[in-house]
Amino acid sequence: MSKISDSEFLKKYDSSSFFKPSVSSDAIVFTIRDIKTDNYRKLPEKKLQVLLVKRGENPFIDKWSIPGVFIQEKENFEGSVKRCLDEKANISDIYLEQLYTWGSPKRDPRTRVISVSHMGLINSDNIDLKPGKNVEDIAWFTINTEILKEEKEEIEDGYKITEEVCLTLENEKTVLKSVLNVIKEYRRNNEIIYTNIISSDLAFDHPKMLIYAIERLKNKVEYTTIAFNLMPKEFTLTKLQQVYEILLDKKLLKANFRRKISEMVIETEHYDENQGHRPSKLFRFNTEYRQQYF
Amino acid sequence: MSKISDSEFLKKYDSSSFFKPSVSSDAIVFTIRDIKTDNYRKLPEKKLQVLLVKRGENPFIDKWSIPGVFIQEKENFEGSVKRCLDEKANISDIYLEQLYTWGSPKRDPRTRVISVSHMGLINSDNIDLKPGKNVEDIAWFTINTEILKEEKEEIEDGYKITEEVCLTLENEKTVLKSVLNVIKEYRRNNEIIYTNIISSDLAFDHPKMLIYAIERLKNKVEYTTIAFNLMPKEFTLTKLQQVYEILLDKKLLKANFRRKISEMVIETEHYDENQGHRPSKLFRFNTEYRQQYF
DNA sequence: TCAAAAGTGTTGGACCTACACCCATGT
DNA sequence: ACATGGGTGTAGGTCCAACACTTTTGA
Repeated sequence: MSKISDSEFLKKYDSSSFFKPSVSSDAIVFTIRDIKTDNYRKLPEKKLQVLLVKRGENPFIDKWSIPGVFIQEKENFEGSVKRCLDEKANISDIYLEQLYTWGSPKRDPRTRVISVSHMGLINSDNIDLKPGKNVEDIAWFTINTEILKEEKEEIEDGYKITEEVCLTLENEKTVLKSVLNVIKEYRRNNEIIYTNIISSDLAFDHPKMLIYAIERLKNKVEYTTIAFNLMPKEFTLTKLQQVYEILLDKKLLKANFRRKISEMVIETEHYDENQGHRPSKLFRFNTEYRQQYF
Repeated sequence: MSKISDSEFLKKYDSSSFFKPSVSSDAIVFTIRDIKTDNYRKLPEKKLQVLLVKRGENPFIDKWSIPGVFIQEKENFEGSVKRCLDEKANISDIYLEQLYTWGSPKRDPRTRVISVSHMGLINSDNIDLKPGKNVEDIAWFTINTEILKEEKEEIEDGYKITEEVCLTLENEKTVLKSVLNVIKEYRRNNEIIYTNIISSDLAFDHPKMLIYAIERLKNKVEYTTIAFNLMPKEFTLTKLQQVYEILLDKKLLKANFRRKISEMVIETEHYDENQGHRPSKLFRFNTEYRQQYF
């Protein structure tokens, strides 16, 4: 076989004879929002929420789902997620990072679709949701996960944990439940997770994607500063602490928390007043802050 | 517009009218190998290495590259990377994780190709490399990165670091050099990295993918146990320390290192003898070990 | 007046860093 | 004999968890 140059090769190259899947770009957008206030003195309770859209087209018409779009010919992923959020939810300028690419052959009933999922974080205080293209409705849903069953088993080179997880997404109008089987295998401490959907009120394999994204978010809070993307420009330290407490899923001690994040924030001259108690200083993120590893 | 059922919709659905890219699955396989031994008493010097294949087909024929394959119709990503390593390098049973999906429109001269890159880690002591399908040659290359220039600049909400990085991949026969421009933007401490290839001896945008993978590997060593995937079943603590030193890029103190990893390993009854000094105990990974966060 | 949150100080213990020292081996 | 790595002990400092306490506000 004689070698040919690339330009010669490319002239004759016909990609249509090879298999090509459709590729979509999905945005899993989280926020932390007030749920209720009992008492004029008390701080409102906050919860982790996710943005869902009600599909206005087949398949899964009328089902709630993570917003996503098919990638276009001349668009990179950053462009496509931004377009997705702009078209479907009228949201722009938010923190976005690529999460994971889902490629199991039968995840979409239409045809082979590979989905590149992204995580978005936003402070939703001043966000007005507007349903966009092919979207019947759009809303924030409070996230609750509950482990129904848990089982540990020894395997070669490690152990295996099988969990039955119930993911509940709800707001004032709607409750969506999904039950998943999550199998976490640890061989030499390498985590491999297999997820099966037992039942789901969501479209496609979106419960899997959601569970994965929630896990990643909670994990990254521990060693990065992503949580600040959920805050407004200026915030009180107690509100920041509430956000950390929700994501880390545990109570923190005020004095210790403040020492820990002290380098990451800068005091402003503003105060949050008229709250039925002593006004609290507002802080902003210290843009000079640099992550310290080891 | 009247609603129709999914089964009705799917009967008529024709995916061919939508844009579809090609999708490939790439494997960036790292190992740590002995480079040289000066002295019968001294431990051999070790280096981080990566597996490259010399392309046997257009485009970039005769260029070294990261092994990759196009995804097939009924194959998920795990399957495709494994097939890639099996077909191209005759390697199986290694640690693999999905890294990042590359989708910029012009990254492949043939057609729009989206690449899902994976990181593989292996102990190469008993690995025989054999060039496979469409591969002219296969080899391990020592990785060296050098920062030629570095510049810090203040920007809105943070700062920006511009680096000129030289990535050198070499073995006894070949030296491959790539120069990249790496722009790291930190807004609210969110890292966004833009990379441009200035010059490259590798195929496609593979220097970018490599730089990204190296960064991720070095980062994950700090808070996970992935480094153990680079070790054989049984190893001495000094060899483990060497691996950590290479990945963390700094010298560690023996006594402290041993205390730190003491929970992760279990003593065996075997010894590494005939080394010109006191024999060292061999250890293996403690499969009962559980990562402790915070 | 007082409930609620804002905000700060202290103390004991765990862990980390740096260094020092002895041990065992093969040539 | 001795160079080389194997292997362990300790002192000082830093950091963190837990708790206690004072301050300030608005209804």
